[in-house]
Amino acid sequence: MRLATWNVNSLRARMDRVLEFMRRSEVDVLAVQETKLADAAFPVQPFEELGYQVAHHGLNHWNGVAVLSRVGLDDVQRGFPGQPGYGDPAVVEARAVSALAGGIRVWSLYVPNGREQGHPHFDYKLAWLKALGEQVSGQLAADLDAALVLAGDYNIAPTDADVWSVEYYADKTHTSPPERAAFQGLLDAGLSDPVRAFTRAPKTFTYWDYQQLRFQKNRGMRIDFMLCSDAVRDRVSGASIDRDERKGKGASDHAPVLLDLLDTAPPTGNAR
DNA sequence: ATGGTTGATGGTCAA
Repeated sequence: MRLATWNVNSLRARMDRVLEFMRRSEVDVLAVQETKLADAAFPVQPFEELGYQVAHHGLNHWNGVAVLSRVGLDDVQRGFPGQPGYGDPAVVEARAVSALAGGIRVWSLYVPNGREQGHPHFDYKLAWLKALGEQVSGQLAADLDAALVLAGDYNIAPTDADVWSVEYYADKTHTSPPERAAFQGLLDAGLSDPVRAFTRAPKTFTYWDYQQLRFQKNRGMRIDFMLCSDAVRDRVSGASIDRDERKGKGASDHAPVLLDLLDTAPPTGNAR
């Protein structure tokens, strides 16, 4: 089974690219972020014609997340318990949706950007991640064998190797100690990032700003992840970042991240 | 070239 995550930065603007990606990439489950669509505006039919079921969560032209699956799509959850809101009055934004697909609970997550250190949005980002971590901890405490994938745009570069310039980001967001601690909190909750082992080359990124020829200069960040519970991690056979999708006219500023799973965990070495 | 990209929008804000 092949899973992928992709911040498309407007599905409407990216429709041709996304459909072409799905036609050629053999992806069974795709987690999409930043559709920038309300549910009523989501173009369900073109995906259904390719054999995918759609679970979309969008309230307006900001955020918007979806899970697309051709291996079943059940028990859709919009948002997660305890998910913080933002603004006055606080609104719970469309940043999390999940479904059971192919026996795995797959989340599509769009973590708040944070904007600037000290900005209210930054505190919102940390609170959002804390609440997410508590949910994961609770689920894995209840079922150590739960098959979970938390795919999405985390808007955090967990290590210095995940940014093109440590100095450039020193006073910005995405690399600060509290953000990295929040990301580590998810790992401490029982998740792991199996993609990294397959994408070890230096300066491997998933996002490049549109400005300043950042992609052409490979000045990017690794901020998109597919965090997995142990039950899923034990089935991983490969992973990759589809850098080609960042090329050319009409590209998203993020590239898709792909993860391949064996049908069942290998028989040796994983007994609990 | 007083700029820088893109997208949703219809003035600017967000990323």
